Amino acid sequence: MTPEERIARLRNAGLTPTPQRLAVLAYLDGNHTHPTAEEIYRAVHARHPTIVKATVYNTLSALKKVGVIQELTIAREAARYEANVTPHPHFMCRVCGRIYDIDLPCMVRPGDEVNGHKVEAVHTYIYGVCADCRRDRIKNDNHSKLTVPEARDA
Amino acid sequence: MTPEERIARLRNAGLTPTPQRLAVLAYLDGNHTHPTAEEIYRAVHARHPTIVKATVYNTLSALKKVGVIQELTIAREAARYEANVTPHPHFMCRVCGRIYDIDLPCMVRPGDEVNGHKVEAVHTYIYGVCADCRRDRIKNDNHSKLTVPEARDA
DNA sequence: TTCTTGATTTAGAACTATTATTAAAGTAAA
DNA sequence: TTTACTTTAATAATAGTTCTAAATCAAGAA
Repeated sequence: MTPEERIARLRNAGLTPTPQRLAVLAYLDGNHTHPTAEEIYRAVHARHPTIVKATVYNTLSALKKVGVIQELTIAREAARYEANVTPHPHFMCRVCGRIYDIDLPCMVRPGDEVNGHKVEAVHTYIYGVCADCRRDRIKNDNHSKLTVPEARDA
Repeated sequence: MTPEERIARLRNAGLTPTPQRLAVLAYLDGNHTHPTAEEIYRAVHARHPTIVKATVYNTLSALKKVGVIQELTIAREAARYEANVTPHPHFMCRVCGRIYDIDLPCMVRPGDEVNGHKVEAVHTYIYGVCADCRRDRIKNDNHSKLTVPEARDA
């Protein structure tokens, strides 16, 4: 997405395209690491040294409100963000902590109705051990007694 | 579940059945309100005036670790708990904040594999407006200009 | 342009949920 | 009944996030 397109998107959403908001949006754009507010702050701060954490929080909540980004509550420690707003499940590895997008359809979709309740958003969080970490585990078992990183509670 | 059954369950799980743990478990038993640690603390404290919040947190994490209760991260403000550990979706109303159990099968189950990742737990959180609040809204629209409680961000 | 008004950012304090620390008390086995 | 271990209480500390107030900025009106 070009800077011009980003400006247009914010304008369309009724948000003034400030450098801070554009920087946050640019950082999330095409980023698949599902960063926390802290990580976004560090990255944006490197280029915009005057930006402050509260602005990042303000920006994230503004972008979320207009539907430009999505907030994940997959882990209790911190919220995570992504620019991909199409509903899709997420997988979190309890060994390495990485979060993966899962390419599977959700059984319920916004607009649907379940038990008489109107559905507006669906978040599916899957927890377990990712392919990488499973491979590493087997390797370590075969070749050495290297300790595997402490498992985190799901 | 009788007190004796609860004692047996904790013993089986390798936890000494202390009054504090039994009180927390008894409170969650058959409770469908998905209370927060704070709410659990208040309820248990009424009967066990010496109990302290840290003990409630310790107890909840112990019970969670042995699989007797389940922790929901459906809302960013606070974790919520329930004694029903069978995997099932949850619905949270953004008007009243209530959380409902949804009687629908999950598409992925513990033990399955998705994209090469090993699944250990699946949490599905559905956000929207619950049946009660939809009804109230219509009623208010028809009869008066009463304000509806402020919508909370999903 | 300059003025005005509201939106936005900054700076830092404050708050909330949670975890860590340590000492006291309780429990269970030898 | 000593010993080792577990659990609780009391409190301090931390992390993530929100709030407040002042400064700055953006955009339209005069």
